[in-house]
Amino acid sequence: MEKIEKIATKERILDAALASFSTSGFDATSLDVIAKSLEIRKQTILYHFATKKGLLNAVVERAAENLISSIEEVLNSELKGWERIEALARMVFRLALREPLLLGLLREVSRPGSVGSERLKVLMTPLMDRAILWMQSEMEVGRMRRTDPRLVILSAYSTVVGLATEIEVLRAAGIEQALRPVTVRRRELIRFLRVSLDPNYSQTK
Amino acid sequence: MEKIEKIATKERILDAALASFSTSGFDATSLDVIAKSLEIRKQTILYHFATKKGLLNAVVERAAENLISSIEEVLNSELKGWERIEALARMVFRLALREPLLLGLLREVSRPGSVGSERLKVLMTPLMDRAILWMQSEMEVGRMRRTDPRLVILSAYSTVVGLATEIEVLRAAGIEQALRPVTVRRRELIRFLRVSLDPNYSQTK
DNA sequence: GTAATTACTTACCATATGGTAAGTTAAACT
DNA sequence: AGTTTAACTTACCATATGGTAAGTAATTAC
Repeated sequence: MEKIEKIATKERILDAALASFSTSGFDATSLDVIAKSLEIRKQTILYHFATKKGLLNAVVERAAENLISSIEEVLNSELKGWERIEALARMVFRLALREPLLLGLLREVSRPGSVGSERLKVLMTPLMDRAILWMQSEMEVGRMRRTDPRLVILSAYSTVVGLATEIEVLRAAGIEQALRPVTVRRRELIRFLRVSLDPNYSQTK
Repeated sequence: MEKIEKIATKERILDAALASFSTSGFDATSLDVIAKSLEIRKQTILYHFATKKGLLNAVVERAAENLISSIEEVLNSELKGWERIEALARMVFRLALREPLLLGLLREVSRPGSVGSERLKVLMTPLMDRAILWMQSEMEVGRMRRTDPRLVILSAYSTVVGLATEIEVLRAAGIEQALRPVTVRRRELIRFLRVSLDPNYSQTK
Protein backbone atom coordinates (compact mmCIF):
# COMPACT_ATOMS: atom_id res chain seq x y z
CA MET A 1 0.00 0.00 0.00
CA GLU A 2 1.12 3.49 -0.67
CA LYS A 3 1.78 5.87 2.13
CA ILE A 4 -0.50 8.47 0.58
CA GLU A 5 -3.58 6.32 1.01
CA LYS A 6 -2.76 5.49 4.59
CA ILE A 7 -2.59 9.08 5.62
CA ALA A 8 -5.77 9.76 3.70
CA THR A 9 -7.69 7.20 5.74
CA LYS A 10 -6.71 8.76 9.03
CA GLU A 11 -7.65 12.15 7.70
CA ARG A 12 -10.98 10.90 6.39
CA ILE A 13 -11.78 9.49 9.82
CA LEU A 14 -11.03 12.84 11.40
CA ASP A 15 -13.25 14.59 8.88
CA ALA A 16 -16.16 12.25 9.42
CA ALA A 17 -15.74 12.39 13.19
CA LEU A 18 -15.71 16.18 13.17
CA ALA A 19 -18.88 16.25 11.14
CA SER A 20 -20.69 13.83 13.41
CA PHE A 21 -19.42 15.17 16.73
CA SER A 22 -20.27 18.72 15.83
CA THR A 23 -23.77 18.03 14.57
CA SER A 24 -24.98 15.02 16.55
CA GLY A 25 -22.72 15.32 19.56
CA PHE A 26 -20.20 12.98 21.10
CA ASP A 27 -22.58 10.54 22.78
CA ALA A 28 -24.89 10.25 19.82
CA THR A 29 -21.99 9.39 17.56
CA SER A 30 -21.11 5.73 17.26
CA LEU A 31 -17.88 4.45 15.81
CA ASP A 32 -19.82 1.94 13.78
CA VAL A 33 -21.75 4.63 12.01
CA ILE A 34 -18.64 6.63 11.22
CA ALA A 35 -16.97 3.49 9.93
CA LYS A 36 -19.92 2.58 7.78
CA SER A 37 -20.05 6.03 6.23
CA LEU A 38 -16.41 5.64 5.26
CA GLU A 39 -16.82 2.03 4.14
CA ILE A 40 -14.21 0.80 6.56
CA ARG A 41 -14.41 -1.35 9.69
CA LYS A 42 -14.78 0.09 13.14
CA GLN A 43 -11.48 -1.51 14.09
CA THR A 44 -9.70 0.66 11.58
CA ILE A 45 -10.79 3.68 13.54
CA LEU A 46 -9.60 2.08 16.76
CA TYR A 47 -6.31 1.26 15.05
CA HIS A 48 -5.65 4.92 14.33
CA PHE A 49 -7.17 6.22 17.56
CA ALA A 50 -6.93 4.06 20.64
CA THR A 51 -10.29 5.07 22.09
CA LYS A 52 -13.34 7.06 21.13
CA LYS A 53 -12.27 9.76 23.52
CA GLY A 54 -8.88 9.74 21.85
CA LEU A 55 -10.59 10.31 18.53
CA LEU A 56 -12.47 13.27 19.93
CA ASN A 57 -9.28 14.71 21.35
CA ALA A 58 -7.58 14.35 17.97
CA VAL A 59 -10.50 16.12 16.32
CA VAL A 60 -10.37 18.90 18.89
CA GLU A 61 -6.63 19.15 18.49
CA ARG A 62 -6.82 19.54 14.75
CA ALA A 63 -9.57 22.13 15.05
CA ALA A 64 -7.56 24.05 17.60
CA GLU A 65 -4.52 24.03 15.33
CA ASN A 66 -6.70 25.44 12.62
CA LEU A 67 -7.89 28.22 14.89
CA ILE A 68 -4.52 28.93 16.45
CA SER A 69 -2.74 29.23 13.13
CA SER A 70 -5.35 31.76 12.02
CA ILE A 71 -4.83 33.70 15.22
CA GLU A 72 -1.08 33.63 14.79
CA GLU A 73 -1.49 35.22 11.40
CA VAL A 74 -3.23 38.23 12.88
CA LEU A 75 -0.85 38.33 15.84
CA ASN A 76 2.13 38.50 13.54
CA SER A 77 0.70 41.49 11.75
CA GLU A 78 1.71 45.05 12.56
CA LEU A 79 -1.71 46.04 13.85
CA LYS A 80 -1.82 47.68 17.27
CA GLY A 81 -4.41 48.27 19.96
CA TRP A 82 -7.98 48.35 18.83
CA GLU A 83 -7.11 47.61 15.20
CA ARG A 84 -5.71 44.28 16.22
CA ILE A 85 -8.77 43.36 18.22
CA GLU A 86 -11.06 44.12 15.34
CA ALA A 87 -8.91 42.12 12.96
CA LEU A 88 -9.12 39.18 15.33
CA ALA A 89 -12.88 39.40 15.58
CA ARG A 90 -13.27 39.53 11.82
CA MET A 91 -10.92 36.61 11.38
CA VAL A 92 -12.85 34.46 13.82
CA PHE A 93 -16.12 35.18 12.06
CA ARG A 94 -14.58 34.46 8.69
CA LEU A 95 -13.28 31.15 9.97
CA ALA A 96 -16.63 30.33 11.55
CA LEU A 97 -18.46 30.90 8.29
CA ARG A 98 -15.94 29.02 6.22
CA GLU A 99 -15.91 26.03 8.57
CA PRO A 100 -19.20 25.88 10.44
CA LEU A 101 -18.36 22.45 11.79
CA LEU A 102 -15.69 23.99 13.96
CA LEU A 103 -18.38 26.02 15.68
CA GLY A 104 -20.48 22.98 16.37
CA LEU A 105 -17.51 21.15 17.79
CA LEU A 106 -16.62 24.10 19.97
CA ARG A 107 -20.11 24.22 21.36
CA GLU A 108 -20.16 20.50 21.98
CA VAL A 109 -16.85 20.58 23.76
CA SER A 110 -17.44 23.80 25.67
CA ARG A 111 -19.89 22.19 28.03
CA PRO A 112 -17.94 21.81 31.27
CA GLY A 113 -18.81 18.21 31.95
CA SER A 114 -18.24 17.08 28.38
CA VAL A 115 -15.67 14.53 27.34
CA GLY A 116 -13.46 16.87 25.37
CA SER A 117 -13.60 19.86 27.68
CA GLU A 118 -10.32 19.20 29.49
CA ARG A 119 -8.48 18.89 26.19
CA LEU A 120 -10.01 22.12 24.97
CA LYS A 121 -9.00 23.84 28.17
CA VAL A 122 -5.42 22.62 27.87
CA LEU A 123 -5.26 23.89 24.30
CA MET A 124 -6.89 27.22 24.97
CA THR A 125 -5.23 28.18 28.22
CA PRO A 126 -1.89 29.29 26.76
CA LEU A 127 -3.74 31.31 24.13
CA MET A 128 -5.86 32.86 26.81
CA ASP A 129 -2.89 33.68 29.02
CA ARG A 130 -1.05 35.26 26.15
CA ALA A 131 -4.07 37.35 25.22
CA ILE A 132 -4.52 38.53 28.79
CA LEU A 133 -0.89 39.53 29.09
CA TRP A 134 -1.02 41.43 25.84
CA MET A 135 -4.20 43.22 26.81
CA GLN A 136 -2.77 44.16 30.17
CA SER A 137 0.32 45.62 28.59
CA GLU A 138 -1.85 47.58 26.17
CA MET A 139 -3.81 48.91 29.11
CA GLU A 140 -0.57 49.96 30.80
CA VAL A 141 0.42 52.18 27.92
CA GLY A 142 -3.11 53.54 27.56
CA ARG A 143 -3.86 52.03 24.19
CA MET A 144 -6.69 50.09 25.72
CA ARG A 145 -9.43 50.90 28.18
CA ARG A 146 -9.02 49.30 31.60
CA THR A 147 -11.28 46.30 32.18
CA ASP A 148 -11.11 42.67 33.13
CA PRO A 149 -9.50 41.03 30.08
CA ARG A 150 -10.70 37.60 31.10
CA LEU A 151 -14.32 38.64 31.13
CA VAL A 152 -14.11 40.39 27.79
CA ILE A 153 -12.45 37.42 26.12
CA LEU A 154 -14.91 34.91 27.50
CA SER A 155 -17.82 37.07 26.54
CA ALA A 156 -16.51 37.26 23.00
CA TYR A 157 -15.89 33.55 23.03
CA SER A 158 -19.41 32.70 24.04
CA THR A 159 -20.76 35.02 21.37
CA VAL A 160 -18.91 33.04 18.76
CA VAL A 161 -19.99 29.71 20.20
CA GLY A 162 -23.53 31.03 20.34
CA LEU A 163 -23.34 31.50 16.60
CA ALA A 164 -23.49 27.75 16.23
CA THR A 165 -26.84 27.66 17.95
CA GLU A 166 -28.12 30.66 16.08
CA ILE A 167 -27.23 29.33 12.67
CA GLU A 168 -28.85 26.00 13.43
CA VAL A 169 -31.99 27.58 14.82
CA LEU A 170 -32.35 29.76 11.77
CA ARG A 171 -31.80 26.81 9.49
CA ALA A 172 -34.38 24.79 11.40
CA ALA A 173 -36.83 27.63 11.02
CA GLY A 174 -36.39 27.40 7.30
CA ILE A 175 -34.49 30.63 6.89
CA GLU A 176 -32.08 29.78 4.15
CA GLN A 177 -29.57 32.55 4.09
CA ALA A 178 -28.58 32.67 7.71
CA LEU A 179 -25.88 35.12 6.80
CA ARG A 180 -27.58 38.36 7.70
CA PRO A 181 -28.01 37.59 11.40
CA VAL A 182 -24.41 36.49 11.48
CA THR A 183 -23.20 39.83 10.23
CA VAL A 184 -25.45 41.48 12.79
CA ARG A 185 -23.74 39.43 15.48
CA ARG A 186 -20.35 40.40 14.20
CA ARG A 187 -21.27 44.05 14.27
CA GLU A 188 -22.59 43.63 17.82
CA LEU A 189 -19.50 41.83 19.00
CA ILE A 190 -17.20 44.43 17.52
CA ARG A 191 -19.26 47.18 19.09
CA PHE A 192 -19.12 45.39 22.43
CA LEU A 193 -15.37 44.99 22.19
CA ARG A 194 -15.00 48.58 21.11
CA VAL A 195 -17.03 49.89 24.00
CA SER A 196 -15.05 47.75 26.40
CA LEU A 197 -11.63 48.34 24.96
CA ASP A 198 -11.23 51.25 22.57
CA PRO A 199 -10.24 54.35 24.54
CA ASN A 200 -11.05 56.58 21.57
CA TYR A 201 -14.65 55.48 21.35
CA SER A 202 -17.40 57.24 23.21
CA GLN A 203 -20.11 55.04 24.57
CA THR A 204 -23.62 56.22 23.68
CA LYS A 205 -25.98 55.21 26.42
CA MET B 1 -50.19 5.16 50.18
CA GLU B 2 -51.32 8.71 50.17
CA LYS B 3 -51.99 10.54 46.99
CA ILE B 4 -49.63 13.32 47.95
CA GLU B 5 -46.62 11.06 47.88
CA LYS B 6 -47.52 9.56 44.55
CA ILE B 7 -47.65 12.88 42.82
CA ALA B 8 -44.45 13.86 44.53
CA THR B 9 -42.61 10.93 42.99
CA LYS B 10 -43.58 11.87 39.47
CA GLU B 11 -42.58 15.43 40.12
CA ARG B 12 -39.27 14.38 41.63
CA ILE B 13 -38.53 12.34 38.52
CA LEU B 14 -39.23 15.35 36.35
CA ASP B 15 -36.96 17.50 38.49
CA ALA B 16 -34.10 15.05 38.39
CA ALA B 17 -34.55 14.50 34.66
CA LEU B 18 -34.53 18.21 33.98
CA ALA B 19 -31.34 18.61 35.95
CA SER B 20 -29.59 15.77 34.15
CA PHE B 21 -30.85 16.50 30.65
CA SER B 22 -29.95 20.14 30.88
CA THR B 23 -26.45 19.63 32.25
CA SER B 24 -25.30 16.29 30.84
CA GLY B 25 -27.57 16.06 27.84
CA PHE B 26 -30.15 13.52 26.78
CA ASP B 27 -27.84 10.77 25.57
CA ALA B 28 -25.50 11.01 28.50
CA THR B 29 -28.40 10.65 30.90
CA SER B 30 -29.33 7.10 31.88
CA LEU B 31 -32.56 6.17 33.54
CA ASP B 32 -30.66 4.04 36.00
CA VAL B 33 -28.65 6.98 37.23
CA ILE B 34 -31.72 9.15 37.64
CA ALA B 35 -33.43 6.33 39.51
CA LYS B 36 -30.47 5.79 41.78
CA SER B 37 -30.27 9.47 42.65
CA LEU B 38 -33.93 9.32 43.71
CA GLU B 39 -33.55 5.98 45.47
CA ILE B 40 -36.20 4.37 43.34
CA ARG B 41 -36.05 1.68 40.67
CA LYS B 42 -35.71 2.43 36.99
CA GLN B 43 -39.04 0.74 36.39
CA THR B 44 -40.76 3.37 38.46
CA ILE B 45 -39.63 5.95 35.96
CA LEU B 46 -40.89 3.79 33.11
CA TYR B 47 -44.16 3.39 34.95
CA HIS B 48 -44.78 7.12 34.97
CA PHE B 49 -43.26 7.77 31.56
CA ALA B 50 -43.55 5.09 28.93
CA THR B 51 -40.19 5.74 27.29
CA LYS B 52 -37.11 7.83 27.86
CA LYS B 53 -38.13 10.05 25.00
CA GLY B 54 -41.52 10.42 26.66
CA LEU B 55 -39.78 11.57 29.81
CA LEU B 56 -37.86 14.17 27.87
CA ASN B 57 -41.05 15.38 26.23
CA ALA B 58 -42.70 15.70 29.62
CA VAL B 59 -39.76 17.67 30.90
CA VAL B 60 -39.86 19.93 27.86
CA GLU B 61 -43.59 20.32 28.23
CA ARG B 62 -43.37 21.39 31.85
CA ALA B 63 -40.57 23.82 31.05
CA ALA B 64 -42.56 25.28 28.20
CA GLU B 65 -45.60 25.74 30.45
CA ASN B 66 -43.37 27.58 32.84
CA LEU B 67 -42.14 29.88 30.10
CA ILE B 68 -45.50 30.35 28.44
CA SER B 69 -47.27 31.31 31.64
CA SER B 70 -44.61 33.93 32.27
CA ILE B 71 -45.10 35.25 28.78
CA GLU B 72 -48.86 35.37 29.22
CA GLU B 73 -48.38 37.54 32.25
CA VAL B 74 -46.61 40.19 30.22
CA LEU B 75 -48.98 39.77 27.30
CA ASN B 76 -51.95 40.43 29.55
CA SER B 77 -50.43 43.68 30.75
CA GLU B 78 -51.40 47.03 29.29
CA LEU B 79 -47.95 47.69 27.83
CA LYS B 80 -47.83 48.65 24.17
CA GLY B 81 -45.26 48.68 21.40
CA TRP B 82 -41.67 48.91 22.48
CA GLU B 83 -42.54 48.88 26.19
CA ARG B 84 -44.00 45.45 25.83
CA ILE B 85 -40.99 44.10 24.02
CA GLU B 86 -38.66 45.35 26.70
CA ALA B 87 -40.83 43.87 29.43
CA LEU B 88 -40.70 40.52 27.65
CA ALA B 89 -36.95 40.63 27.34
CA ARG B 90 -36.53 41.45 31.02
CA MET B 91 -38.94 38.72 31.99
CA VAL B 92 -37.06 36.10 30.00
CA PHE B 93 -33.78 37.07 31.59
CA ARG B 94 -35.31 37.02 35.03
CA LEU B 95 -36.67 33.55 34.38
CA ALA B 96 -33.36 32.39 32.98
CA LEU B 97 -31.52 33.51 36.08
CA ARG B 98 -34.07 32.10 38.45
CA GLU B 99 -34.16 28.73 36.71
CA PRO B 100 -30.88 28.18 34.91
CA LEU B 101 -31.77 24.57 34.20
CA LEU B 102 -34.42 25.74 31.78
CA LEU B 103 -31.72 27.35 29.71
CA GLY B 104 -29.66 24.20 29.57
CA LEU B 105 -32.68 22.20 28.52
CA LEU B 106 -33.52 24.71 25.85
CA ARG B 107 -30.04 24.51 24.47
CA GLU B 108 -30.06 20.74 24.53
CA VAL B 109 -33.38 20.55 22.75
CA SER B 110 -32.73 23.36 20.29
CA ARG B 111 -30.30 21.31 18.29
CA PRO B 112 -32.24 20.39 15.13
CA GLY B 113 -31.46 16.70 15.14
CA SER B 114 -32.07 16.25 18.83
CA VAL B 115 -34.69 13.99 20.32
CA GLY B 116 -36.85 16.69 21.84
CA SER B 117 -36.67 19.19 19.02
CA GLU B 118 -39.99 18.27 17.39
CA ARG B 119 -41.80 18.61 20.69
CA LEU B 120 -40.21 21.97 21.30
CA LYS B 121 -41.19 23.09 17.84
CA VAL B 122 -44.79 22.03 18.37
CA LEU B 123 -44.93 23.95 21.63
CA MET B 124 -43.21 27.05 20.38
CA THR B 125 -44.88 27.43 17.00
CA PRO B 126 -48.19 28.88 18.23
CA LEU B 127 -46.30 31.28 20.45
CA MET B 128 -44.15 32.27 17.52
CA ASP B 129 -47.12 32.73 15.22
CA ARG B 130 -48.90 34.86 17.75
CA ALA B 131 -45.84 37.01 18.27
CA ILE B 132 -45.38 37.48 14.55
CA LEU B 133 -49.00 38.49 14.07
CA TRP B 134 -48.83 40.97 16.92
CA MET B 135 -45.61 42.47 15.62
CA GLN B 136 -47.02 42.80 12.14
CA SER B 137 -50.07 44.61 13.43
CA GLU B 138 -47.87 46.93 15.46
CA MET B 139 -45.89 47.64 12.31
CA GLU B 140 -49.10 48.41 10.45
CA VAL B 141 -50.02 51.17 12.87
CA GLY B 142 -46.48 52.48 12.98
CA ARG B 143 -45.75 51.61 16.58
CA MET B 144 -42.96 49.36 15.42
CA ARG B 145 -40.25 49.66 12.84
CA ARG B 146 -40.72 47.45 9.80
CA THR B 147 -38.48 44.37 9.74
CA ASP B 148 -38.72 40.63 9.48
CA PRO B 149 -40.36 39.61 12.79
CA ARG B 150 -39.22 36.02 12.42
CA LEU B 151 -35.60 36.98 12.17
CA VAL B 152 -35.74 39.29 15.14
CA ILE B 153 -37.44 36.74 17.34
CA LEU B 154 -35.06 33.96 16.42
CA SER B 155 -32.09 36.18 16.97
CA ALA B 156 -33.37 37.06 20.41
CA TYR B 157 -34.08 33.42 21.07
CA SER B 158 -30.58 32.33 20.24
CA THR B 159 -29.16 35.07 22.43
CA VAL B 160 -31.05 33.67 25.36
CA VAL B 161 -30.06 30.09 24.58
CA GLY B 162 -26.48 31.27 24.19
CA LEU B 163 -26.64 32.43 27.79
CA ALA B 164 -26.57 28.81 28.86
CA THR B 165 -23.21 28.31 27.22
CA GLU B 166 -21.90 31.60 28.45
CA ILE B 167 -22.76 31.02 32.06
CA GLU B 168 -21.22 27.57 31.99
CA VAL B 169 -18.07 28.79 30.29
CA LEU B 170 -17.66 31.53 32.85
CA ARG B 171 -18.20 29.11 35.68
CA ALA B 172 -15.67 26.71 34.16
CA ALA B 173 -13.18 29.56 33.94
CA GLY B 174 -13.55 30.05 37.65
CA ILE B 175 -15.43 33.32 37.47
CA GLU B 176 -17.80 33.01 40.36
CA GLN B 177 -20.30 35.75 39.91
CA ALA B 178 -21.36 35.15 36.35
CA LEU B 179 -24.02 37.74 36.79
CA ARG B 180 -22.31 40.75 35.31
CA PRO B 181 -21.87 39.29 31.83
CA VAL B 182 -25.50 38.27 31.92
CA THR B 183 -26.65 41.81 32.51
CA VAL B 184 -24.34 42.89 29.70
CA ARG B 185 -26.09 40.42 27.44
CA ARG B 186 -29.45 41.72 28.51
CA ARG B 187 -28.44 45.25 27.73
CA GLU B 188 -27.14 44.12 24.35
CA LEU B 189 -30.29 42.22 23.52
CA ILE B 190 -32.51 45.10 24.49
CA ARG B 191 -30.41 47.44 22.43
CA PHE B 192 -30.59 45.08 19.49
CA LEU B 193 -34.35 44.82 19.82
CA ARG B 194 -34.64 48.55 20.19
CA VAL B 195 -32.59 49.25 17.10
CA SER B 196 -34.63 46.75 15.16
CA LEU B 197 -38.05 47.66 16.46
CA ASP B 198 -38.36 50.97 18.28
CA PRO B 199 -39.30 53.67 15.77
CA ASN B 200 -38.42 56.39 18.27
CA TYR B 201 -34.86 55.26 18.69
CA SER B 202 -32.06 56.58 16.51
CA GLN B 203 -29.36 54.15 15.64
CA THR B 204 -25.87 55.46 16.28
CA LYS B 205 -23.56 53.92 13.76
C1' DG C 1 15.12 -14.30 1.52
C1' DT C 2 13.43 -13.44 5.92
C1' DA C 3 12.02 -10.65 9.77
C1' DA C 4 9.51 -6.80 11.12
C1' DT C 5 6.35 -3.09 10.61
C1' DT C 6 2.12 -0.91 8.79
C1' DA C 7 -2.67 -0.76 7.73
C1' DC C 8 -6.51 -2.98 8.11
C1' DT C 9 -9.84 -7.02 8.91
C1' DT C 10 -12.66 -10.82 11.15
C1' DA C 11 -14.11 -12.72 15.41
C1' DC C 12 -15.43 -12.02 19.77
C1' DC C 13 -16.63 -10.02 24.31
C1' DA C 14 -18.29 -7.18 28.38
C1' DT C 15 -21.15 -3.96 29.67
C1' DA C 16 -24.60 -0.40 29.71
C1' DT C 17 -29.06 0.66 28.76
C1' DG C 18 -33.83 1.06 27.27
C1' DG C 19 -37.57 -1.68 27.63
C1' DT C 20 -41.07 -5.97 28.62
C1' DA C 21 -43.42 -9.10 31.74
C1' DA C 22 -44.97 -10.47 35.78
C1' DG C 23 -45.48 -9.87 40.35
C1' DT C 24 -46.50 -7.30 45.14
C1' DT C 25 -48.61 -4.19 48.23
C1' DA C 26 -51.73 -0.99 49.68
C1' DA C 27 -55.38 2.03 48.95
C1' DA C 28 -60.06 2.96 46.72
C1' DC C 29 -64.27 1.55 45.13
C1' DT C 30 -68.69 -1.17 45.22
C1' DA D 1 -65.59 -8.65 52.00
C1' DG D 2 -64.07 -8.75 47.45
C1' DT D 3 -62.62 -6.65 43.34
C1' DT D 4 -60.17 -3.27 41.02
C1' DT D 5 -56.74 0.18 40.46
C1' DA D 6 -52.52 2.77 41.38
C1' DA D 7 -47.73 2.81 42.55
C1' DC D 8 -43.91 0.51 42.55
C1' DT D 9 -40.66 -3.66 42.45
C1' DT D 10 -38.01 -7.90 40.95
C1' DA D 11 -36.61 -10.57 37.12
C1' DC D 12 -35.32 -10.71 32.67
C1' DC D 13 -34.12 -9.58 27.84
C1' DA D 14 -32.40 -7.55 23.33
C1' DT D 15 -29.50 -4.65 21.47
C1' DA D 16 -25.98 -1.20 20.77
C1' DT D 17 -21.50 -0.05 21.53
C1' DG D 18 -16.72 0.57 22.93
C1' DG D 19 -13.04 -2.26 23.12
C1' DT D 20 -9.63 -6.70 22.98
C1' DA D 21 -7.37 -10.43 20.51
C1' DA D 22 -5.79 -12.55 16.80
C1' DG D 23 -5.25 -12.74 12.29
C1' DT D 24 -3.96 -11.22 6.97
C1' DA D 25 -1.76 -8.96 3.34
C1' DA D 26 1.45 -5.89 1.68
C1' DT D 27 5.42 -2.98 2.22
C1' DT D 28 9.92 -2.05 4.28
C1' DA D 29 14.21 -3.19 6.65
C1' DC D 30 18.13 -6.05 7.12
